[in-house]
Amino acid sequence: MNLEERKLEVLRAVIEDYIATEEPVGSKALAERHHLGVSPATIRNDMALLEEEGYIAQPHTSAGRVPTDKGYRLFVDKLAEFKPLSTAERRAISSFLEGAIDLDDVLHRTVRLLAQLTRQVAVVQYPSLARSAVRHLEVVHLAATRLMLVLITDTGRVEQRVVELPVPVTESVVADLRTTLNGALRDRRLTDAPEIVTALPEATGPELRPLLTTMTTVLLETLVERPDERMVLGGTANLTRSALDFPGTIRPVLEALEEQVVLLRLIGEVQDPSRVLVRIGEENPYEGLRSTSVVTVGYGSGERALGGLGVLGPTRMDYPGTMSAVAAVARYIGQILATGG
Amino acid sequence: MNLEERKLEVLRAVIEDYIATEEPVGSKALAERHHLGVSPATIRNDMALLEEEGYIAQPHTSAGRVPTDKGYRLFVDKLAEFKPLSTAERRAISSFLEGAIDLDDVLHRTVRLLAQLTRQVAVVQYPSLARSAVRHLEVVHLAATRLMLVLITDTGRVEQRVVELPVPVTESVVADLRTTLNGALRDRRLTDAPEIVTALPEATGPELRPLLTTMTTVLLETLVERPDERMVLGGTANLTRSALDFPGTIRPVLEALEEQVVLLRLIGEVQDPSRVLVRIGEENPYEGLRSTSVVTVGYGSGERALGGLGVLGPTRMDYPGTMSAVAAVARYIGQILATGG
DNA sequence: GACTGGCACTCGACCACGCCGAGTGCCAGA
DNA sequence: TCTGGCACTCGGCGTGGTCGAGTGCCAGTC
Repeated sequence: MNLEERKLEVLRAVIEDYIATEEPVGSKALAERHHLGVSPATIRNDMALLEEEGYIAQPHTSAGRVPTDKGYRLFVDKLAEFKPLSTAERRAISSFLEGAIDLDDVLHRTVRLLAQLTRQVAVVQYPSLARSAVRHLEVVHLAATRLMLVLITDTGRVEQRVVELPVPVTESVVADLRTTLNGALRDRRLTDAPEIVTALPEATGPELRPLLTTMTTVLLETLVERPDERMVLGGTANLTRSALDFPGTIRPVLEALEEQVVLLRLIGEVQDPSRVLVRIGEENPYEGLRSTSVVTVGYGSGERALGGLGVLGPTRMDYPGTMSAVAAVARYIGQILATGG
Repeated sequence: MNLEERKLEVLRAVIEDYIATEEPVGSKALAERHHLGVSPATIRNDMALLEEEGYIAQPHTSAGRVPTDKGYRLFVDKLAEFKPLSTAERRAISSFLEGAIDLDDVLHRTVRLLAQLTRQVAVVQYPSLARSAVRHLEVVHLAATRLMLVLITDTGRVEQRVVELPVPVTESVVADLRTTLNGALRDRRLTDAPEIVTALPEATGPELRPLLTTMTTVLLETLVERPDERMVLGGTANLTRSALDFPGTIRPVLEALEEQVVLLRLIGEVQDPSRVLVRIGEENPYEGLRSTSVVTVGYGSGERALGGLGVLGPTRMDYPGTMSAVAAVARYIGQILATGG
């Protein structure tokens, strides 16, 4: 084992011990606990080098070393092997998720499951409306000038919007509207709605035209104004597991968790079901999360990502375990959404 | 002012100072800050009596006094006058709540508003399904043997359930079902549904009967299985405002907040729009909330409570202010739900 | 040239000590 | 019944000293 290799081994050892003990780790402890085949003095030299390069740091002179964000980054990129889940964990996942009765239920179970598996805070985004297809569009005639548009997607999501009309409409017009909308949009993406509607044959009754346009506008507003705004959060209590994490307090973290927009941006930025994304400490764009790491992945059927999910915890977290748990859960719910619903 | 009266005044002063300073309060400070008209020595005697009776306590010898749960209780019952809201607060409430586009929006704004006004954790329950009336029932024909039942209540709540049927049905049967259900149940309470449906004239097609029963069963299941289970939570970060509160950690509190069932029981137990309910520390039925106080009230139009809302914070909280904020917000959203929707 | 053992040094954690002062309880006197 | 005075208690805080884990460096060895 040459110098470069051993340095990486030392870094791995430092990170593993630090995660396990929550305390700065010294050269002697490393030599004892890991069979690196060299003496503490040698390890000290390696650690000095690692420190120079910025992978580890000393909280104060004469203390052990602690990994830096840069160190974790290297660890995650180069060193972390995918840790296969135990069969117990696999069983937990499937038994936890089966028996869900609807989308809400699936997502709530998922978030609880993720929080439990990783012992971190878990976040699950609702399947994106924009990327879903329309399964059904219902128009409900609430009052003479008031309709409710109920949208059901192929992922089981149900959204409704109330629409106020300038002029009263009759039940038969509403029925027409319903048939036309459904016929045109069923199984199509919501984002394509405007095109599809404008392309409808002129045959469509002139009375219906403005109504159709209004409806389409409302649908799109729903997409644009609140872009994929829904999510479920769970496991907040896990933030308090170790008092040592979160240097100041957990206050800024709790505040960030209240800002759903922030979380959604974190989850939504890159969504690739085949790659787990890890943001470590300072890498986080959001101020309040500088002392946390965020592990996210997209879920969906096939390559199409329907939404994202992830967990959030102290930078000192079990990256391999967390990453594989997140990936596994995403895989499962991708399957569930594809088949059931 | 006789002894008994002054003792109460002293208790009030202790509580007010303790809430303001977060520190045990001594006799001298009391004499200075409040014009009780007697010397510290006299106050000391009164405090000794109050301590004997269990209204205040000393964290340790030679420290000031701190109110006990029993002391807060007396304060809330006897001493706390309703504190009228400032005009700024009133303005905040109305400007915060106007412009809400649907029920979800109203409730989310409400919870943020409450959290901000009281600087505590806020909880708002969705209007009870059981106590709402049906505005519309939509039956969506998803597939041959699969229907979706969409329920819209007069409070703007929309709930849906998927129903699997043993045998396929045609579109025209679904239309019949829709008309019949709507005709029978519109403007009626959901809890009355079974009676109403069984009382339908025999004229109803024999084909429809079993379907109607299935639907009613599903509706009731929704009520029974998840009794008023929905709520919105906000302001969790306020838990960390003062490190002194929450003797151990905030861990058990966060855990309790994750248990929606617990919160819903707290909010749901007594719901009277005209009476603010205060549970102080040990009075709380739930273990994890023994170091918190919960202030709840029902909201609704007129005397009928549609749901509840409230806040949760350290026992050391500004009871008069919190109580009036909670009451005011409940009044506002009662109005909004009655008129708009 | 790379590794090792030894050694002096640093610095936080921990503890004992003592002072300070806020707050108390009690008592005699108004 | 209230008040002023007084002795007493006890936690908070700053000081100083010890301990030990951990380091960096250096000379020696393979």
